[in-house]
Amino acid sequence: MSREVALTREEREARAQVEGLGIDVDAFAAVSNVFRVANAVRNYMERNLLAEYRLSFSGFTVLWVLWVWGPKESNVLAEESGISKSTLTGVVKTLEGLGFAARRPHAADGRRVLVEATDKGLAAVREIFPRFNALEGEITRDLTTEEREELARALRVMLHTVGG
Amino acid sequence: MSREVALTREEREARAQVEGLGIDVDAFAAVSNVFRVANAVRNYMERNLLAEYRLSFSGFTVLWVLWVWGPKESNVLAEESGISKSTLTGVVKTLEGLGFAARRPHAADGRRVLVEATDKGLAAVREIFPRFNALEGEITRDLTTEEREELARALRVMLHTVGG
DNA sequence: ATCCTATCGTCAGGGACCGAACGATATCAA
DNA sequence: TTGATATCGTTCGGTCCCTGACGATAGGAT
Repeated sequence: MSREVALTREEREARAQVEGLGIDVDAFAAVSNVFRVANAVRNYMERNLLAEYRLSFSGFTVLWVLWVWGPKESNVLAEESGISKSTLTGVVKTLEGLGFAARRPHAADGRRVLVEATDKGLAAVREIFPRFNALEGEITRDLTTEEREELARALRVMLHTVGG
Repeated sequence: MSREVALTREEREARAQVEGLGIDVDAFAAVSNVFRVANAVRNYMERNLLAEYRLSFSGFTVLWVLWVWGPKESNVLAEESGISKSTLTGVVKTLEGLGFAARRPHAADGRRVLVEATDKGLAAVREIFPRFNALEGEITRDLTTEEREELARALRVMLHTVGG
């Protein structure tokens, strides 16, 4: 059923080297390819799209979350963006410098801070996201719709297992 | 054929928000789940295994490459490890501080530098890698062997497309 | 009213990460 | 031999990223 796809040189050589060590080759291939793809795609997006807006991948992610869900407490925003609270502090600072986001004190709780996208930030995401998605389409163009769904499903299972 | 797997809350809500924007939902789901899994697994590995050796994910990757292929020029080592030359300089410096790697000048070319793992570094990888692989098995335990192969294959296709 | 404890966002310190610029070395042409 | 050009690893400036510690605020119990 599954079409032939050549292993990358790295993968081929790596397998040869760790053979006979009682290694779970399937798990190894699956997981390490997740990292390879994530790395490659992240760099690709940053270089070919995000750099134009002086946005890092994380910066865009945070802005995207703000666009989709509206203003959020730092706490939640960090969780939703997949980074730590302290990292978010820095990222939001950068976003503020670019005029893409702003901080607002919580009305009732003096400890909390609300982060929101500015109009300029919203405009940027509206411009970037369709292009971002188009690149996602490009990147997966050699997979059928069913294969993409299967891929997403398998990743979802892993996410569930590892507790993401 | 494919078992039901619930979408994560994030994924469900995100879909609802970007509906009707002409978005390629399958590509979106596939790519963003790659990032989610990579992030979650990277953190998991660093916290539950690598921290014990004071190794970052990149530090371990570099050491692993050195273990599998032997001494390498900085140039090639960076490429093979998926990081830039300048990042490698820093990572190797850290590895040297831990006593896991060493620099050696190239015999014929004064510009080049060879990086190699020390005995201590080699011993560490031999200890870590089987545990690392065991965690990879854990993480993919709810996928069948065929599903793991399909996952690796799909990712390989993407890697080929994006030119990794 | 005053502790005790929980939770908030930030800062400090250290490492990872990149692109651009740099000094050193190599190579090839004239 | 000298000069132009290419390539090597490092440095620099800026951002990301984490853990751990911190001051501030909140809220419950006494």
